[in-house]
Amino acid sequence: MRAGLPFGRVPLGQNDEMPDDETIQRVRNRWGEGDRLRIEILEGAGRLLSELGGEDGLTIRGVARAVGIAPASIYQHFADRAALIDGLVEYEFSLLMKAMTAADESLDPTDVMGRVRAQVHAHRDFADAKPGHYRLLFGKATRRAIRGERPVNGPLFEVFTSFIEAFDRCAEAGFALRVPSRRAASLVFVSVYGRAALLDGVRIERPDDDSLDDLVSLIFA
Amino acid sequence: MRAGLPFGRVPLGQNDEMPDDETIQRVRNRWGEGDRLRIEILEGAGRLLSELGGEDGLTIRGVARAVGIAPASIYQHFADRAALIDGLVEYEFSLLMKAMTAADESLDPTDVMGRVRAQVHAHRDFADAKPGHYRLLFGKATRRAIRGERPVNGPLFEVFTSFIEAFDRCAEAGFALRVPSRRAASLVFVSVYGRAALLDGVRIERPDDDSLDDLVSLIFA
DNA sequence: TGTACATCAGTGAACGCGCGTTCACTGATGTAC
DNA sequence: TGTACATCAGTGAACGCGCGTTCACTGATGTAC
Repeated sequence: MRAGLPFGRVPLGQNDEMPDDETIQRVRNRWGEGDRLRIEILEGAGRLLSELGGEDGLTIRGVARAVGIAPASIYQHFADRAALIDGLVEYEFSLLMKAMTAADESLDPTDVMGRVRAQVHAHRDFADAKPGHYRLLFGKATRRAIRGERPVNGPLFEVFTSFIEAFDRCAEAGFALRVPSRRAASLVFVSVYGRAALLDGVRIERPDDDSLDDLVSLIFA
Repeated sequence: MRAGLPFGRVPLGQNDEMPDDETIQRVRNRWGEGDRLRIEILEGAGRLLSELGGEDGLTIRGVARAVGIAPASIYQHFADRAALIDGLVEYEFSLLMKAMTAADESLDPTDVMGRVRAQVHAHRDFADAKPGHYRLLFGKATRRAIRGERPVNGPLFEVFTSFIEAFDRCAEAGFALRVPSRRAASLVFVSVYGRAALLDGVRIERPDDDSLDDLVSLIFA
C-alpha cells in the first residue's frame, strides 16, 4: 500500500507507431459508439482482477489506468465503484454460464453422465483460469442472494439449477444416486468452490487433479 | 470508503466509572507486562475481522481504535501491517487446532468413525463461528505453503494430516474407504472450505445442514 | 534511606500517498434550417 | 451549400479522506549505588 504499484502507464499492446515514451494515446470512440468504452472498462477490470486476485485491488483509478482513460471517464458508464463491480460480476457470470452450456451441449444429449462431468469440468476450468473472478462472482452472489431471501433467481441459482438438472437427468435415465440430486449438486458446487478458493493464486502443476471426478463417482451407486 | 466508518471511539465494555462521553481511558499495563498488549491487539484484530469479514478492513488504525490505543503503539509489537496479519493467522490457527484436537479426544479412542466426524464438525463449527478468520487462515496458508514448495509443514499441513490420520485409523479398523484416505481428507477439507466461503456472511438458518455428513458417508463403502 | 538513572508502556502530531468523486471544461461530430 | 447549435466522448484539476509509518516525546516504575 506504500510504494506506488507498477502501473503509471499501461501500454495497450496494439500500438505500432512508437509514441516515444510519453502518454500512449487512446483513440476515442466514434459518435454513437460511446458504449464501447463500457466493455473496455469491464475487460480492463477483469484483467486487473486476474492480476491482483481480489476485489480490494479493483479501484476506479486502477481500472482507469488499465484501460488508458481518465478516472472521471468511468463515471459516464458506472454510477460509482460499487456499480462498476456489480457490472463486472454480471458480465463474468454470463461468460461462465455460456461455458457451462457449451460444454453440456457439446455431447450427445443421451450421454447424461458425460454431461454431468462436462459441466463440472467447465465450471472447474473457469475457476482455474480466473480464480479471482470466480471468487468475486460467488462471494458476491451468495451473500446477496441469501441475504434477501432464498435464492430463487439470479445467476447463482441458474448455475446451481443447471447441476441439479444434470443429476436429475441421470436419475431418470436409470443411474442410481446415493444422495438426492439437490444434495449432489450442492456437494459438487461446494467442492469446486472450495478447490478454487484454496488453490487461488497457485499455479496448478499436476493436471491429474481429478478429485472432482472422484466425488462425482462417489455420488453414483 | 467514503463516509467514516462508525468507529470513532470504541467502548471497552468493562469500564464502570462513566468517563462522561469523552475518550474512554485504557489503563496501561504494568511494568514487565507490556506483552499483554500483543494479545489485546490480536483479539481486537480478531473482533474486527469478524465484523468486517475481510482482510482489507483490517487496518492498523482500525485495530488501534478497536483496542483503544494509539496507532503508533502497535509498532512495538508488530513490525508493520503484514506482520500484524501474520501474527493473527498464527494465533487463530492455534485455536482451530486446539478445537479439533479436543473434539478428537472427547470420544472413545476406538470410535474411529465418530472421531472422523467429530473433527470434521469441529472444523466446520470453527468456520461457521468465524468465517472471516477461517477464510483468512486458509487463503493465506495455502498460498504461502504451495508457493514455496509442497506444503510439508506449517499449520495447513497439520490440519490436513489430522484428517488423513483419522481416515487411516478407520481403514486400519476395517472400515473400507472408497477412495484413498489422502483423497478423502482432501474432499472433506475442500468441502468445509467451500461451504465456509460460500456461506460467509450468511446467517445459517437451517441447523440441519448435514451435507458434510453425507459426504463422509459417501466415502465409506 | 535517598537519589540519579535506565527502562518500560504508550502517545500526539505530522508526513506523503492513493483513493472516490465532482465539476467545469474541450474538441469532435452530428443535426436543423 | 453554409452555419448555428446540440450532442457526444472524454478530460484535468481539485476536494477531502483514511491510510501506513515515523519521530521525538511523556510519565510511570523499576534498579544501582
